[in-house]
Amino acid sequence: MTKRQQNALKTRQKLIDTTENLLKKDGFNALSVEDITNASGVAKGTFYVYFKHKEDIVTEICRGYFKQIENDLSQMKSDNIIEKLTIYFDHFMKAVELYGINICREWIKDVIDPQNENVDHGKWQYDFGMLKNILNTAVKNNELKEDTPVELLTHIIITQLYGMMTVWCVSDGVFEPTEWTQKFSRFQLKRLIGEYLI
Amino acid sequence: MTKRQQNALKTRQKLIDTTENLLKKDGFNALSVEDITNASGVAKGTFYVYFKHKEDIVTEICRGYFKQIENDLSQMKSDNIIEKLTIYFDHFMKAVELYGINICREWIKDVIDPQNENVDHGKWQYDFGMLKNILNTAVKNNELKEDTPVELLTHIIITQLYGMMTVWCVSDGVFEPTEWTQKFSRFQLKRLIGEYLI
Amino acid sequence: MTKRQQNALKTRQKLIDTTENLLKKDGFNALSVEDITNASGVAKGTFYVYFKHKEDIVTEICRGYFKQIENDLSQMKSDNIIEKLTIYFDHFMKAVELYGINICREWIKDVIDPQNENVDHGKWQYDFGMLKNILNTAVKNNELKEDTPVELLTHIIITQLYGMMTVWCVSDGVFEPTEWTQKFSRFQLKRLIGEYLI
Amino acid sequence: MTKRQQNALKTRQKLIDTTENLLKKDGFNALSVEDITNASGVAKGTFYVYFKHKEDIVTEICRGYFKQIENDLSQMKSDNIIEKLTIYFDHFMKAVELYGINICREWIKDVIDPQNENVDHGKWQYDFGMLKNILNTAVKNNELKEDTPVELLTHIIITQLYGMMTVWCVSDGVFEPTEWTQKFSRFQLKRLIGEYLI
DNA sequence: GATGAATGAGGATTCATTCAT
DNA sequence: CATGAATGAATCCTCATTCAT
Repeated sequence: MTKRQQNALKTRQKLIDTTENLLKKDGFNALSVEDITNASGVAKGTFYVYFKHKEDIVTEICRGYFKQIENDLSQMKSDNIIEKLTIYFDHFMKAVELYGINICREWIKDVIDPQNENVDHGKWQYDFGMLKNILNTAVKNNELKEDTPVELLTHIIITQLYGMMTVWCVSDGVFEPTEWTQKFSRFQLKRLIGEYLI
Repeated sequence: MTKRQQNALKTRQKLIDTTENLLKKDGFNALSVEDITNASGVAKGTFYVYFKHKEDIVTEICRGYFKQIENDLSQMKSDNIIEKLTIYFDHFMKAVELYGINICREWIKDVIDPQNENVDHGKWQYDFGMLKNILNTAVKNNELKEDTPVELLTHIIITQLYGMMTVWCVSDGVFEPTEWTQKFSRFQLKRLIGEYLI
Repeated sequence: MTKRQQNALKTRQKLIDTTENLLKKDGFNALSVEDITNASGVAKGTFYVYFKHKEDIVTEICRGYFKQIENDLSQMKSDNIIEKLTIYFDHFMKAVELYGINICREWIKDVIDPQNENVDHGKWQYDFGMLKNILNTAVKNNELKEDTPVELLTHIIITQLYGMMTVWCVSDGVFEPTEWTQKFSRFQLKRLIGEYLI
Repeated sequence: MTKRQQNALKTRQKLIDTTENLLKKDGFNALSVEDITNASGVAKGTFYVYFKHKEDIVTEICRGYFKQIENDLSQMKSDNIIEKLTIYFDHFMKAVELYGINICREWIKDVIDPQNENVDHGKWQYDFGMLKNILNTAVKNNELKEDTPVELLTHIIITQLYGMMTVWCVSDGVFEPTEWTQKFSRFQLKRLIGEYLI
């Protein structure tokens, strides 16, 4: 990689980091391309060297948003389905909390918006698929009975996760995602799938 | 009421109805005051006779959004807690579905936004309180045990409701709110609170 | 006068009084017809029963502004020119102060504006004429020499008066009109015309 | 300076010059940003590249308004106080006349308005201070007696200057600033301060 | 005389995006 | 790659004024 390419990458990253910070601070409402470039110390036009549209950078940030979880989960080696799901929940919400409530807000707004073509609408299908996979694997591994309503459980759990994010935002931070997630995992998860445990 | 006042009310309602339709069709993104007044067949300024700010009409629409449920629920006479909750869920999501996915989107965006002072931020507390009340009443009526973790259950159920809306929007309508809500009520509700039933 | 006519006059006066108060409080910038009618407890349209244009009421108020002085001065019976001028100054600025700085501001803005056809542009000529008259009378009465440069003195004195108002507004009230007017009268008036005194 | 920067400056200046002309012609009343940009041959948005608010350009024009006098005066080398004041008056009013009556009107409106935060409210204090300085220096230089009422004289003279502007505007141009200023200087200045001359 | 709903011209401002340098 | 001047569509909102009731 030439020096020039390295610098370009650095500029790009600077834009992303800056945007992330601005999002954390003020949310998306008061975020203009000029804000980003000013805070990044580059010219307005530079933004468009790296991102065709303003939304693209938010998308990119949101994409990175769950990369970590995916990595974590793919390396998750537990053979206990309850534990696995607990870890999943925990990582998911920790990531959400880490990014802060404003980015969470943006993520929700982005993700529920059908007109936003730049956004990763597969996200929910991805989440859905991943969870379903965990449950299906558990069925295969004889941790869960054959007649486990995987689809339904997946729905309920995903819904709970998305709901926690929404409620967090709605409550303006009062509701603590990780706290309640843990309570949910500890007290209710077993009840939801207990009947199907082998 | 004089004829003039009636006409004024009609104009106001025309604006609301038109806005609701436009929201259902295109969402909020492509919604300008001019769109509304044009479609309503009134002058631009007329809008501001009835609403101080553009957002106010959306707020008003969203407010009316759950009025019906609240009414329904307040008249709910069942003495079976499971049934009560089932009805609650059912009415809640039916209302959501009735208004359509785009208004649901707006409602979520509105309700998660802390800067939007026009919005009824008490909504979630109201929902929370109402549900808690249902559960507490059940405890008092000896339907649920004394040690029922009312707070936790309330959280989980509210989260499920808000999550269903979010997931509906995210899935761009694929996920059917009422369908899945009914499944949830039928198959999982008993599990969540079964242990505490007397 | 019928009862109806009396009420009409009362309404009219209420509008004028209200406007004067609003002007004193906030100046003209934030003054709308609606403000006036709201504060007057009448409907918006009622304003236009009495005033064809919004400016008309300000004009009317400004007109009344100096009526009092004119009356006072016309009854001024002193035969000492210095004293006469002192009284003139004093009354002029007392009236200005009475109405308050915001109305003074409006008056200036109105009076310097050539496009404002509703305004009494004769005001300055009237002031000019009245002062000139005082001086000419003094010449006739052998208080002042025949070769007194009446035109010039009139100019200087009128300019001083208008300047005091302007400086009052510019200084945002720091400069006290009456205080400095009195100083001017006491210490400088004699010097300005002293040479021409007989 | 690069070519681009030069062009930018040219654009900025074009906006200022155009605005000045429009002000001279029609005053501020009929002045919209669109007027300015149309007459300047640039896009509407371009205005906001250089001025954050519409008023800013008027302010800037008004600021430049007296720069020249200040320069002139600061280089004034006379040691005769009467002459110095005469020059001061002369330059002041020549500048006023040069800019034209409409800009003078704008300047007055701006300068008497307390809510206009964009405006140089120090202007009058600056004028006041500068004149006081001239008089104080004269005292120090033994041109004026020690007991000269500097404050009072300053007030009267400043008031005369501001009054001349106001009267010019009020008279709609009939009153010629420089003509009368010169008369004032020639015939009355000596009388005002004559007593204190050494 | 009084009302107040309706009007609609008018104006300021924002900002994503382009492109010549 | 980087710049930043220029663009101009888009949009909210104000408010004096009219007029049917």
